[in-house]
Amino acid sequence: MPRLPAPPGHVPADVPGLHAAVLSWYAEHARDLPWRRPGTDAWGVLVSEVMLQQTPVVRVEPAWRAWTARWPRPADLADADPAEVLRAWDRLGYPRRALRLQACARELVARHAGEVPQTTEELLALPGVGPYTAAAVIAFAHRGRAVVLDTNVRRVLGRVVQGVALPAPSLTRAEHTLAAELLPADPERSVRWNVGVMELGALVCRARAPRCPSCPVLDRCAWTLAGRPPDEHAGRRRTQPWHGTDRQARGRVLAELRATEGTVDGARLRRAATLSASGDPHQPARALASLLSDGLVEEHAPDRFRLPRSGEGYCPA
DNA sequence: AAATCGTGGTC
DNA sequence: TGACCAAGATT
Repeated sequence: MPRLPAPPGHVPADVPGLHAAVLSWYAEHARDLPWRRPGTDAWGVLVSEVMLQQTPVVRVEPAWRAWTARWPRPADLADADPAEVLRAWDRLGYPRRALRLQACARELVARHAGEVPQTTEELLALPGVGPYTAAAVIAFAHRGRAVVLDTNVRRVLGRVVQGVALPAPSLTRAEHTLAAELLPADPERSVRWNVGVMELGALVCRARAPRCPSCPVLDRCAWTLAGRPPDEHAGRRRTQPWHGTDRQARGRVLAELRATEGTVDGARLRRAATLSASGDPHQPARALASLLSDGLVEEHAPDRFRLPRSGEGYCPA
């Protein structure tokens, strides 16, 4: 994620033809995503990257169009009503991202003259911006050289170079080193490499059902050459539970509030948060309380709740 | 550093 | 059907 100056004498890892194959495949097969279009500014790219954190492209696309049309610049979002921001976020999931994006917009206005900064340090200091998003903004918004390591890139490099079905549960130093070594020295080429590998992971080298016959690097894929061995970490990956969890309960509460103008009775929210799959009697109250402390819900009057209004802004504990 | 945080589609 | 997955960040 550092905006790596091309190291003097930088030599890409020795995977013959890999770059050329990916770049030419991308030139042919890239999706026409709205945030990739030439007119998109850095703010538009940043918005897309935050929306894309754990949310599939197909669901982000319409939300991004509406969002950027309504709040085209950071200053516009900074001035918006948080309740409207949460409604516009719709059901992208993880609604804290919406509040963080607004907090980010306010930071940009307050400390960056309303512009998206260009350094890793400044980007990482923004709410909701972590290592992936900072690198992605440098690469795709500023056309700079950065190590973009998302779940797609990790999977592609894991297979093609390391010969494993799926990467380890958490990012390793070795993966970062490998990605940095593979990054082309030329900035513009590095940008196309980054987006090309990501796109390859999304369209061909997919987690579930890889489309190997369509793969431009099939003949040099270490995983395929090894006979596509199964996932070493199979069974060790714990999938996140959903039914009966606080997250499901919180989701119910927010859905109720999103659909309602004005305030909602606490009893109604706790009823919405009552899950048949959960035997925990105080889960509804706990869900509501946690939403309050996250700033996603506001208590307007005793036991009367609503989506947050402009005023305090986003102030998590 | 493991847990937490939504939502919906797929096989 | 249910487990798995999706351009992660935060604490």
